Amino acid sequence: MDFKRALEEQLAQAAGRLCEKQGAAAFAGAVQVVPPKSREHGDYATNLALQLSKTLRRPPIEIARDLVEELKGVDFLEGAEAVAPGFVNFRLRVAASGNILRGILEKGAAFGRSEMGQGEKVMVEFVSANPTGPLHIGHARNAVVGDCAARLLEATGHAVTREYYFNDAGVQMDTLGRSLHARYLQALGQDEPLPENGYQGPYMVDIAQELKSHGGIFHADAFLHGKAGGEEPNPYLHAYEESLREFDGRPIADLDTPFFTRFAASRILQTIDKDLRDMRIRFDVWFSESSLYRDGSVDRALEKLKSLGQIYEKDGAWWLRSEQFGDEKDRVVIKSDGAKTYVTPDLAYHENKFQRGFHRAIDVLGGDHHGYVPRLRAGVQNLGHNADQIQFVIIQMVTLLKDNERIKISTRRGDFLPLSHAIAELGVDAVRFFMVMRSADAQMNFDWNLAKSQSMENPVYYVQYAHARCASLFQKAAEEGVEWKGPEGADLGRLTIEEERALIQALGRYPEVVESAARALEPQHIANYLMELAQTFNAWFTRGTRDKSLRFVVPDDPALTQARLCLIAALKTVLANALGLIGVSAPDEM
RNA sequence: GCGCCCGUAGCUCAGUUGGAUAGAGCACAGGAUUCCUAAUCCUGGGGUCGCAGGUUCAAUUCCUGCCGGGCGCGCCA
Repeated sequence: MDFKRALEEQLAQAAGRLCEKQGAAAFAGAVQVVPPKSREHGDYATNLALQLSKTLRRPPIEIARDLVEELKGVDFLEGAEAVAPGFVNFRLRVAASGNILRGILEKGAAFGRSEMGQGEKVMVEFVSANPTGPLHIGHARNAVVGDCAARLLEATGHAVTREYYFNDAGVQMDTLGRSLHARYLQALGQDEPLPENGYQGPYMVDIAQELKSHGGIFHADAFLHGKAGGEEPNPYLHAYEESLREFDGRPIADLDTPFFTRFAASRILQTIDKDLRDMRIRFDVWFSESSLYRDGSVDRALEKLKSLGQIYEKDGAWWLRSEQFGDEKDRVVIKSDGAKTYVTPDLAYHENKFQRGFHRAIDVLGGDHHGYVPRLRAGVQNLGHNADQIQFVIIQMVTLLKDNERIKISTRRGDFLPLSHAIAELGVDAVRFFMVMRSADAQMNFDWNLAKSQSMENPVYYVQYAHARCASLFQKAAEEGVEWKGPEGADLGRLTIEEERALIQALGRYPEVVESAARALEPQHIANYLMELAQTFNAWFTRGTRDKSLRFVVPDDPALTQARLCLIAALKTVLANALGLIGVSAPDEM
């Protein structure tokens, strides 16, 4: 039973009666019932009297008292109290809070999941870093927040697809190919300089070494089978690599930049895929920009815009009518020299998303691309879709602090901290939790030394520790010969003390936390909730050190032990569910 | 010049759709372990929630203007 909703209904009816009695207009607003910040104010509270005071033209505290009178007969309430300036605080009957625990234990891993999304098809496109180098700590934030947003949507009844969009053509990739070419010649002992703005990272030297091992002739089979096995191949990347077969058996000396570009991109994409898998992130689709040109998507999108009258010719170029949808000005899509601008394939890509049946497209973008949002939002509308079918999650910059130095991340200079290094040194759980605990739209500092040297103080361990403690309580109970019998016969009415009630109330709140986090696409709420829950639990746990009657396993009171074990089981379930929602493991011992 | 994001304790940051006394960690001072895991807990100091107006019964939260920091502005990608 959802007591919050039930209370809202009761209050709405009570408000109706009060308004009628006074001949006032019916209350039009929504009744708000919230768990108060302070536990002293009970399990739930409402501000209804404050809202009603205007229509009823009476002091809010009087109305609050009337509301208390109106709700006298509600069976699941232990008490209701009117307090200044006009809040009404409610306490649930103990039996009612017992029902919350039963509900959690019944649902288990499904507790907190909902059908809010009603199966809406949503695409979350994130990371989408071009394959010019391995992922670094800055990308990790995008990767984790994007993945957690996807997890939140999945948990709330959306049909989610994770997609990685990469640009494998254009100037950047050309530079990459020429950089590899230079490194290859250097590997052969030639004095070849890197091209201007070339990619200087050490990973390019490694890729050149691998190419050198082919002995002057490109062997497609050696290339395709030469990677570390274990995981099943990523079908999208595999297809991308297969395209290198066209160069099979050719002398590498005869090959030009396109070959080197594709070779480098293949290897780098493999690295990226591996790092993401290590981060527990798996993409459903890897989408190459160049495929949009090959399969005619770009031309079709332009045709559609033309037939809708959304592009026009001026000064020899074609312009998108984006200003009417809130963009700063109209944008060029075909330059006067006939080339497309960078927005063009992106329009085609988003059209493609909707063609594939997605109802909503979520783009997780780095803060340095935020200026791009208005034109993309406009472009989607130019293509005939609604503005609310595209949403953006903007990930602000991560500044890396290492040895008290701010490191400006640059893939081109090879001046960055690889994600793989962070995973190895700090662990996936810590990196994920750290990246998801802050609001994505504020810049953050990533203090490497702190994260490493004081990793034990990282909040992720605090939360995991709480989960491990729950597990160990069951072990302890077993050692003392207590067998937990589950919630059926348990007398949950024994859970009467304030700490127990507080914990139950916090647990019952979880589904709403998930829904609001999913709605806002803000996974940091889950991390904050976890820390609060762990704190509430740890504080109580320690009190058992002093006062044995506050322990969970109370040998001379089997009924109380059974009831408290139900509470612990529910807590463990919620901790595990919430940790799972942000992709962090829930260990049984630490 | 224009646009977007941020500004909360010494530091790093939380703060659900506006609500009651603004929170946590680190740092600082002190205390708790015959322990159901001390990777823990308790106590204390520390705040004009950038500034000024406005809306509201009520503003850290919404609106406007200013100040400070970051990012972005192209027929570049």
